[in-house]
Amino acid sequence: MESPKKLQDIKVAVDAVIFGYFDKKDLQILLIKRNIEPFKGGWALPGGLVLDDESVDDAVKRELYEEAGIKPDFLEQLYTFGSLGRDPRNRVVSVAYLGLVNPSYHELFADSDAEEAQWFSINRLPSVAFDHKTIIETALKRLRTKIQYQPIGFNLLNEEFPFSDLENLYKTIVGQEIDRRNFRKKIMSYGLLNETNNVKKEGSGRPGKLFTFNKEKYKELEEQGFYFEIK
Amino acid sequence: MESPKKLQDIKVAVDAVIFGYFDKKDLQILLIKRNIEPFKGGWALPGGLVLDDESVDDAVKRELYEEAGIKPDFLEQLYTFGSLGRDPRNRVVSVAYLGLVNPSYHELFADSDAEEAQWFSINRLPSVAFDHKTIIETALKRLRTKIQYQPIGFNLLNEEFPFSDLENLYKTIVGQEIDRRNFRKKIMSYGLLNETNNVKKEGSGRPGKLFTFNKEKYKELEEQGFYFEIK
DNA sequence: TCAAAAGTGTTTCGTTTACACCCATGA
DNA sequence: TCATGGGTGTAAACGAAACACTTTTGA
Repeated sequence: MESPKKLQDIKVAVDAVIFGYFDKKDLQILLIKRNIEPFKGGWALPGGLVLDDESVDDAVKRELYEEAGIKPDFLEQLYTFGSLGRDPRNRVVSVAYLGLVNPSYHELFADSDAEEAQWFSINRLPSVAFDHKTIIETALKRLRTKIQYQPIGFNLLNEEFPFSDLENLYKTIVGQEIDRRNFRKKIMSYGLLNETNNVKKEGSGRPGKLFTFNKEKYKELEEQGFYFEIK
Repeated sequence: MESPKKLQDIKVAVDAVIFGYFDKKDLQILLIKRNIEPFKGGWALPGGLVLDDESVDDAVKRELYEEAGIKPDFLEQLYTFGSLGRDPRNRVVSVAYLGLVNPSYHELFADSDAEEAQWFSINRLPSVAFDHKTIIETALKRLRTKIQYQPIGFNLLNEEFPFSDLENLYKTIVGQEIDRRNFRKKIMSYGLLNETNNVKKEGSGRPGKLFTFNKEKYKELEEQGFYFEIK
C-alpha cells in the first residue's frame, strides 16, 4: 500500500459461480447472456465492476440480484484472478465468488430486455466469455472438496428433503458411487438432521421421511471444535 | 465485467504474510517499517500497489524482493480484502498472500535508508497498520490448517534437517503436543523423506540423522491421488 | 557416569468398509 | 402382486492413539 508512482489504471470486478441443483438432474451453473461488447450475445458469469462506495462482498450480492434476481443462501470468496489480458478492454482484476442456491426458491429474470439469466448443466456448458471457464473449473474443484468437510450441500436442497436427495447430491457432486448404508449412518451419527412428520409424496416406491438440517446445532458444535466430514 | 457508469476509483494492492521459522524459536512474521504516511514509522505487511503491466502474482513477488530482498519458497493467494475504509487515503482492495521461507537462506534488507524489514514472533507482534492484524490472523489460521494436509512445512526448514526440527515445527504451528513415536511413524510411512549421511552437529544429546524432503516423489504421488495428512 | 536428545514396537480402540435383505407404497 | 425406492445391522480390516525404555553422544 504505497503511493503510486504514476496513476494506476486497473478496474476491480466481481464474478460469481452460482451452483444450483435440481433433484435427479445434474449440477447447474447460472450464466448471463451479455448484452454489451465484448462477447455480446455470449454467455458469462454474473458479475461486474465494484462501485466506489460498496464493499467487494456487497458488489457480488448486488450484481447477482440485479442480473438474476438471486440472493444466494451460501456465498464465499473463491479466488482473485489477476493476470494480464483477462479483458480485452481494460486491465481488470476480478474477485470470484462461489455461491449455492436452491433453484426452486429463486425465480430467474428470464428474457427481460436487458439480461437473460439461465441455468446450465455443468456437463453441457456453452462456451463462456473471458477466462470464465477457468473460474468455473476452480469453483467446481472447490465445491467438490469443500462439500466433503463442510455441510454446505444443504443449501442446494429444499428446506425439507428426503434422505435420498442428499445421497444423490453427493453422488452428483463428488462424482462417485456411495454406499447408501454407510453414508446414512455417518450423516445420522452427527445428529444434525431433524426428522419432520412429513413424507415425500411424488415418485413411486416407499415414501421417504423428510428431514431438515439443524443449522443452529451445527454452529454450536462447530464452535466446540467439531468437524463435519464425509469421505 | 460491465462498463462503468462513472469512472471507478479503486486501487489494487497486494500484501504478504511471510512466515519464517527459526529452530527453537517461535514462528515469525516479516514486517516492514513504513517510511511514508499514513502510519509512517509504524510496522506493516510488505506489499504495495499492483503495476498496470504486471500480474497480481508478480506484484507480490516484486514487492517482497524490493522491500525485503526475499523470494519465498512457497507463496499462495490467501484472501482478498475488499471492505470500505481499509485505507484512510483511497479505496484500496488488497489481495493478500501467504508465504513461507527459511530465514537462514534469506538475508533481510535491514536499516537501509528506505526500508527496514524485520522478523517478529507471532507471540510478540507490534501493532500493525491498516487492517493488517486481520490479514495476519487469517494467514495464521490458514497455515495451521493447511500444514496438516499439505507438506508445506518443509519450506520453513533447512534443506537438510533433523527429524526433531520437523517435530518442533508442527508443535509450534499447530500449538499442541504431539506423540513423537506416532508422528514419526506417520511421516515415515509416506516415504517422502530421504535420509542423508549427515548428522546434526550442534546441541547436546545424541546427534540426529539429517533428512531431506523428496519434493519430486510428493508431486508424483499427488498426481496419483495421494493425500498427505497429519492429524 | 551423567544429562540430553534420538530412536524404536506393541496393544488397544475406534472408524471405515463391505455387504443383502425386508418394508411401505401405488399402480 | 409387482415394481420401485426406503430403511436397516454386523463382521472384518484398517488406521489412530496410548504408552516407556534403550541408544548415542559430549561434557
